[in-house]
Order: sequence, then structure tokens, then C-alpha cells
Amino acid sequence: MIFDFPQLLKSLQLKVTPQRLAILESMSTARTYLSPEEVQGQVQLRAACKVGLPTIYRNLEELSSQGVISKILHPNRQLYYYFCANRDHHHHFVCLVCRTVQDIHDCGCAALAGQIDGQVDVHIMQALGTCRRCCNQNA
Amino acid sequence: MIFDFPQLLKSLQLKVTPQRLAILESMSTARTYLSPEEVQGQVQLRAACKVGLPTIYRNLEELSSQGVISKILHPNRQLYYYFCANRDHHHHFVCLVCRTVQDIHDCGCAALAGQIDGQVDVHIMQALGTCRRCCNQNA
DNA sequence: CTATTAAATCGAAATCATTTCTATTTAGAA
DNA sequence: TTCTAAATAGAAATGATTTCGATTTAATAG
Repeated sequence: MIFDFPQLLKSLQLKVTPQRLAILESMSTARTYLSPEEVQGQVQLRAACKVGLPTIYRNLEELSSQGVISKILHPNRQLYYYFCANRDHHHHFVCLVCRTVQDIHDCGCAALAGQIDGQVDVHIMQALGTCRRCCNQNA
Repeated sequence: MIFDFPQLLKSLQLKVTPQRLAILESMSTARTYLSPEEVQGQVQLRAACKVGLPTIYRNLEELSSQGVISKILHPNRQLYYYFCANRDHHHHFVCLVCRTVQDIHDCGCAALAGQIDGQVDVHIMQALGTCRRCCNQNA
């Protein structure tokens, strides 16, 4: 899949800067979720320009709040980010060994509304564990 | 409901200290989720002894990992804790306005296993929003 | 193509929740 | 009562994340 990142940024009313493009490209080719520092590392590799950590943080947060990338809540409390081409509502299963991500399509959230006396604005749902490949390698 | 906290602590192989009892009592009477600092505040009120923040953190984490209290992942990234008498597997809806908590009994996690190519060790699920009372007050 | 300006970036410094460290105290077993 | 491992206190450190002010730059208009 090819993404037109300049176009994407414009549609989000964000300026098309080399830093942003490098971040998006790094995210979109990563096969695992990445910490902001790791994103910086990837960006350095592919961009001539240097990108400071605050810029990385700012953009990851911006892109995440716009729904372009997703946040992973790791048990170690650090934030990780993952670029997911799937634009529908869904959640993730993350392998804590190899960091790969699988989509969860049916999160059962439809059942939520009926159980709650109030209005649900967000729901966080995430499964953590070990993917089959990593399970087998340990055995 | 009355809890025998000394007994509970013994069953967890933890020493029965005044600090722990004060933390458990504060948590069990709170009607909302509390930050560690707030727990400290509550504890000061009811305990003669002073309790340092590191002690609060250590015990909240210990009790949480033993399943006695639950952790709330707030969007502001701070950790909050909540004492929940319900010992069964369940999740929480938290009102971001008044901080009250409602149990979610059916999280739909049964559907998870089938969708994932691997082994799910933990699943985090949490609904955030506004409870009915707070919805009405805004209107 | 140049001028303009709001947005974005940089690097250094600050923030602040959380954790670590060390000395001291204490609960609970012998 | 004595002993010992566990727990606590308080101070200090940690480290991910944010803020700040100065500088640069993308994008628009002339």
C-alpha cells in the first residue's frame, strides 16, 4: 500500500515538513510498535535532517489524536506508537516479546453502552500477550 | 460490607502495619478513584502515623498486583486506584467528571481468544466518559 | 520571485510522577 | 524477650515528557 503523506498532512491542516514526512514514513514501514526514541532513530536513518525529540513527541501525539497512528499502552508505562492502515474502529493485540501487532476487529464494545449509566466517550481496550510464533520459539 | 483487613493482609503474606491498614481503609471507603497523593491525604486524616509517598506507591502497586484494588488508566497519564469489592473478573467505567466508577460485567473478552493468533496474557479494558448524573448537571 | 506570517522546529532546561537508596523501625516468629 | 526479614521514612535520583524562547520554514499573497 502506498500512502500520499503530503496529501494526508494537508487534509489534516498540517504543514508538510520534512520531519513530518520522515516520521510518517518511518511509522508506516515499521512492523512493530515504536517508542518515541525509536522513532527518532528510524527517522535519523532515512532523513538528512535532524529531528529533535520534542518534535517527535509533538507529532506522534498530533497524529495519534487525529487517528492516523495508534497509541499502545505498554505495561511499563511508556507510550508506544503504531501505524495502522486499518481505518475502521478496532483494537490491538500486542506481542510483548517481538512487539508485533494484530488487529482485533470485534472488541465487544457494542455490549458496553447497555451496561453503563452514562455516556461512554472513549474506550480503551488492548490485549497483551505472546504471539504464536513467539510461543513456539519458547517451547 | 465489612472487611477484615488484617486477615486479608495475612492471606497475602504481608505484614499488618498501621500504614497498610490505613491505606486499605481509605481505599475501601472512597467512593471515587484516587491518585496516590490523594490516598496519602486520606490516610493522614485517619491515621496518627505519617505515611510517606513511597510507601503509598509501594503498597498501592502491591495491592493492585494482588488484585485487591484496581488501577485506573487516566487519559492524563497518571495512575489512579480504586477499591472494588467485586472479586470476579470485570472492568470499569469511570466518570471523568466526578470520578465515580461503575462495574462493567460483560467485557466481551470471551470473543478475544478466537481472533488472535497467540496467547493473551492480560487484557486492558476501560471505558471513560460521563456518568448520567454528570451528564444531566451539564444540561 | 519576494515578502509576510503563522506554524513548526530546535536545543536546552524544566517538570513532576514515580522510583531508588540508605538508615531506621517494626511485625511476627522463635 | 530476642532476632530477623520486611517495611517505612525522607531525601535524592530518575527519566519520560513538556515547556520555553529563539530561530527557521512552509505556504500564501502580492
